[in-house]
Amino acid sequence: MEDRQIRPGTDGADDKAGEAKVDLIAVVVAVNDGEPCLLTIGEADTLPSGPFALEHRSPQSGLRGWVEQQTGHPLGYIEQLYTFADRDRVGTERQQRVISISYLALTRKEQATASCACGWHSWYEYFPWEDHRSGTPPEGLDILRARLVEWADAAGDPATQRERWQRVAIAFGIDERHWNEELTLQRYELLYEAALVEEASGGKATPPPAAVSGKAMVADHRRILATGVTRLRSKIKYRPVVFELMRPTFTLLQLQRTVEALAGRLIDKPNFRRLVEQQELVEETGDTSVDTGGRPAKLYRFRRAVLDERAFAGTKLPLSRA
Amino acid sequence: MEDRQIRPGTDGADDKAGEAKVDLIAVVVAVNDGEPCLLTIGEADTLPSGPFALEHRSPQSGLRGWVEQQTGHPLGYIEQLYTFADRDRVGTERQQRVISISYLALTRKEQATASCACGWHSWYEYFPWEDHRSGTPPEGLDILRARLVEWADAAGDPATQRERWQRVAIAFGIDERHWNEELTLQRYELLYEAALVEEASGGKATPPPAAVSGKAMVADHRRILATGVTRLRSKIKYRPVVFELMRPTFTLLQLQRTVEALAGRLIDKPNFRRLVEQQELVEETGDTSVDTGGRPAKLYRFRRAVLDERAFAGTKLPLSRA
DNA sequence: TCCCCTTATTGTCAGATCGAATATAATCGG
DNA sequence: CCGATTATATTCGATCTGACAATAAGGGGA
Repeated sequence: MEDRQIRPGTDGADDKAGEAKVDLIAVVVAVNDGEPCLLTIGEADTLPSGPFALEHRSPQSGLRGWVEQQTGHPLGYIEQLYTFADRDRVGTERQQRVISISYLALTRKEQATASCACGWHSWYEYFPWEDHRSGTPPEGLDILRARLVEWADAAGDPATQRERWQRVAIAFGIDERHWNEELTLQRYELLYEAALVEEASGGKATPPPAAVSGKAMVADHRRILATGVTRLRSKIKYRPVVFELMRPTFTLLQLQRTVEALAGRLIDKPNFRRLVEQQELVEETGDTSVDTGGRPAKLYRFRRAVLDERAFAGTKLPLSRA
Repeated sequence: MEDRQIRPGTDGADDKAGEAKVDLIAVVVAVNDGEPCLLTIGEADTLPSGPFALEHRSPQSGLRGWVEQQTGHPLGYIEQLYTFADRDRVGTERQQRVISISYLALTRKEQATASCACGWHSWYEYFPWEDHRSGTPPEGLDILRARLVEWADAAGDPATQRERWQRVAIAFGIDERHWNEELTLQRYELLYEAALVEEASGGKATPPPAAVSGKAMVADHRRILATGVTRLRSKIKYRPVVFELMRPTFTLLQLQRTVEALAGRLIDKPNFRRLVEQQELVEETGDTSVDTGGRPAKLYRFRRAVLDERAFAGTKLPLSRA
C-alpha cells in the first residue's frame, strides 16, 4: 500500500497512459416563438462538436469556433456542463476512448448569419414527457409510467423492486408526489435503464412509439441534452440567465413564457411579476408593445447592472417549489 | 460559411487533433475535529491525481484507484467538479496540453487503512480569509481588502476601475454587503488576478505574507481546491451530503459544527435543529453521548431512506441567506 | 357610441418559513 | 445543594409564497 508511484501532477510523459481523443460538444439553446429549441447539425439529430485542438487556447474558444463554423451561430453565454468519458459510451469499434467536454450555450435564433446544414428542434421532440405547459400531463406520460412500473416489478429480488419503484415514483411524480421539472436527467436515465428509449435497448426490447418516448439522437447526445436541460432548469431559478435568450426589449409576459418554455410548466402571472420586479432585474423602456389583442404591455429591458451589483449564489429567481 | 466539415461526433481518426493527456484529480475532503481538511500527497501541497488510462472503465473508477493507491483512502461520495483544460494552465515546457478532470470526494479520516506519503491539512491553511467561524472576520482580511482596492485603483481607465471595485466589493463583502461564503472561487480568482497569491505573480509582485494570503499549492491545484470548496459550500444547502462526513452516529451539535466548518460561518443552534428535524433527515438512536460537560446529548443517525423518499433538487437544507 | 372580449397591472390574504431570542431540562464538579 | 455548562423546547414577529380577486386599458363588432 505504500510503494506505489506518487505522481505530482505533471510528469510521466513516457507512457501513453492518459492519452485520449477529446471532443468539444455544445448544447445550444434558444427559445423561438415560445418553444425551447436545440441547435442540431446534419440530417441526423446531432449536436455541434469538434475535436479539441492544440491551437485552441481554451475549450470555450475552441467550442465557439466549431459551433460558428458548423452552424453560423455566434455563441454568447457558455458554461461547462459535464465531461463524458466512460469507456463504452459510444458504440466504439476501436480501442480508443472518446472524451467529450460538453457545454451549455444560450443564444437567440435571429443571431444566425446564414442558413446552413443545421436546424432548430424543440427539445420536447426529444423529451415529450417533459412538457407540462398545457396544465395537464402530456399524452404518453401515463404509458411511460406504466411501462416503468412493469420494469420495476420485473426486477429479481423484492429489494430491487422497491428501490426501482421508489426512483420511478420520485422522478415521474407518481403517488401524490409533485412533478419536479428539474429531474429531466434522472427521468431520461431511468427510461434508458428500463430500455424505453430507442438508443438503450440495442434493438432488444421494443420501446413505445416515438410520439411517446421521443426522438433518439446520435450516440449519447440525448443524454448530453438531458444534462443541459436539467442544468438550465435549475439555473434559471438562481441566476438571471433567461435574459440571454430574450430580445433586447420584451414584455413581462414574453419573459414569463420563456421561463415557462424552459421549465416546462406554467407560472402564476402576478407572482412572477412580483418576483421579477422586486428583484429589480428589469427596467421600463418607456415604450409599450403593439400586441395581439388586449391592453398594451410595457416594454422592459434587462438591467445588466444587476450582474455587477449582486452575487447570484443562493439567491432566488422565478419559479419556486411546488 | 457552408462548406465546412460536418463532424458527426465519432469520426476523424486520421489527424492528431483532439489528442491530449488526460489526468484525473481529486479534492478529497473530511472534517476532522471540527476542521475541514484536504487530503494531499507528497511533500509539496499536491492533490492526489493520476493519468486516465485505457483500463479504467470510467473516470470515477480510475480516480478511486489512484486515490486509494496514493493515500490508502477508499472514497465514498464522488462528484465531478470541473474539467480544466486551458493551454497555459500548467507551467508547461512541452507543446502538449494537459487536461484535468477534477472531482470532489467526501470521506472520513478514520477510513484510512494505513499512513503513507499523504496528509490532512485544514483547507483554511490555503484560504485563511475564508474562515469566519470566530464571529469576527479573520485577521488579514482587511489587508487583502486594502490591497485589492489598491489594485482596482491601479487600473488604467475609470471604467475598469469601477468594474474591478464592484467585483471586489461583492466578493469580499465591502460596503455594507454581507459576506457570502459561496464566493470562494470568485475571491481566489480576484486575488490571483491582483497577483496577491504566490502562484499568480510569477515572482513579479510581492504578495502579502502566507499567514494572510495562504499557502500556495502545486500548479493550479489551489484553484481546483477553491472550485471544490465553492461547490461543497453551495451543495450542503440543498443536498444532504454532510452526512458523508459524519460518523455513523452523532449529536446534533457535532452535525452543526461540521456544517459550520464547511461553510466557514456560525449558525444559530435552535434554528439549525429545527431545520434538520422538520426535514426528518435524522433519527434518534436511543443512546446519548458521553460528552464534555453539560447535559448529555441525544445521538442520531442519518436516515438513509430520505435519499429514496425525496428528490433533492431545489429543496433546502441548513444555512440560509444572510 | 357602447358592450364585450382580451390582456395588463395592482392588490389581498392566509399559510409557511426564517431569524432572533427566551425559557426549561439534565448532568457535572465543587 | 449550588452554579456552571450544555441540551432541548417554545415563542414571536418579519418576510416570503402561493392562490386568488379586482381593476385598468386597449381592440373589435353591434
